[in-house]
Amino acid sequence: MTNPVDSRSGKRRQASWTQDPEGVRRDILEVARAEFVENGLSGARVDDIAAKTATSKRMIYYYFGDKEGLYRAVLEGMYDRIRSFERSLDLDTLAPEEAIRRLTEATFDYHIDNPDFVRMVMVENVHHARHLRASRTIADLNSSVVDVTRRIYERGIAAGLFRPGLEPLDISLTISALSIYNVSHRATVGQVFGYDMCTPEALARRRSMTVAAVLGMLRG
Amino acid sequence: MTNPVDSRSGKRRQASWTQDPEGVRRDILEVARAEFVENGLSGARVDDIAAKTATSKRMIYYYFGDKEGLYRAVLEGMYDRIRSFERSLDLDTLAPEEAIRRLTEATFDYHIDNPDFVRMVMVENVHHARHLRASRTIADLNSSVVDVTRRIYERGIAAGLFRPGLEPLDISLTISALSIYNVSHRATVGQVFGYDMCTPEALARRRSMTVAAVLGMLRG
DNA sequence: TGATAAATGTACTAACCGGTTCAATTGGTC
DNA sequence: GACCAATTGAACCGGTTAGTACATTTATCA
Repeated sequence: MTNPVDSRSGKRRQASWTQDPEGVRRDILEVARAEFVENGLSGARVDDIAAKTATSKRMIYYYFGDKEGLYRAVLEGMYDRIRSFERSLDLDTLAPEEAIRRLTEATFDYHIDNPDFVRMVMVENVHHARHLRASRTIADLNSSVVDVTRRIYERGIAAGLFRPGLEPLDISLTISALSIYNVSHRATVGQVFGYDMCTPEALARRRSMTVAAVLGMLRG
Repeated sequence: MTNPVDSRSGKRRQASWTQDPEGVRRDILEVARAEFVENGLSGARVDDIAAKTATSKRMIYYYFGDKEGLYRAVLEGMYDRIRSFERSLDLDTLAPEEAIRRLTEATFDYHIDNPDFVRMVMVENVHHARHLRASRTIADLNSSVVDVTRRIYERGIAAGLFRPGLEPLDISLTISALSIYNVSHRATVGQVFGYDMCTPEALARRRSMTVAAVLGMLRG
């Protein structure tokens, strides 16, 4: 981390500093993530981000061009993370029903553990995914989860456990919907129903219900 | 609708106008809804809203106090609407499984038909439901759907069709999650998977899958 | 060691934007 | 028809905010 400002003696222009491009970049990205997640794109303030950084606003524009460039970088980082999570899934050796259960639970837990990602996706949806579209990371591996799901599903059909005729992508999206909701709508549900979906007890209940819903849908 | 501005002859101060408080209010609310839904709270511009109105910015502040007051009014209006939708449900005469099917389909369709509501709820969740909390309309009937769900569920248990032990609220939330997702995440899903969840065919598929998931969960 | 490129800090600005001031006009009421 | 409250218009303002100009320091490498 750079140490650019001599906290005492306002007179001294600045203490000497060591260059650390990667550190500065990371620092900015971490702060920016928190701010965008909390305030959205238009709600976040570049000056606030800069202030919470060990560096200055100048660096934000130096590395990321403009506010949207910074936002895009944060967004890409988050999608990179979930992609690597998806790649880490190894369910081909499990029985179909058990594999679906594990996939569902892992997805469910991932969203609970990464509320920042969920909120960022919400923000991006408000913007009609405009920045995702403008990002490089789209064409890349976009659907490893769908492949995982497809393989499990097909094994399940072959074993006579699942009914045929469903789209693997739709199955994935059902799991996603039920997992994301707990985080994305926690606030309004909490307010309207006086119910916190994210207490350990509520989560345990909702997790098993989610598995039941997905399996129930597959069994038809 | 007021007709405040004489489009020709910039010299003329203003043509005469007739008072229409309710009309002006409605006009502002409609424009504001579109703007907030499209740009979020911080993204929306009061000047833009005013420009698209038949009246002036002055009226916004006259009737709604400030930008957040206007936002709150829009939000409340939308919750009023969905509450009346919920009240219109009359499912107590149907067999439990058919009632759940109808409830699920009606909820599903409501969200498809009211994307503005879905987007507004998203925006409000980004703000941690702060404005919903600050609103009057909270303490009112907050859970008529949950009551509907509870009655169906209990009848289903009594008939030996549904497994016991579930929370009616959780059932409602499952239906809600699967219904909202199609609209709320349409953009990112479309971008990441190249899949539009809202084509008629996709919707038909997802609708029946949603019913299957909910019924599957209830049957256990 | 000296030249060049990369990285960083400071101070500034121009536009934007939520909100206000001041005054005028309307419509009901006695 | 005169008075008063409700309603509306036009111009304006001060703080905020994204973005920049310019100078300076650090690292690289021949």
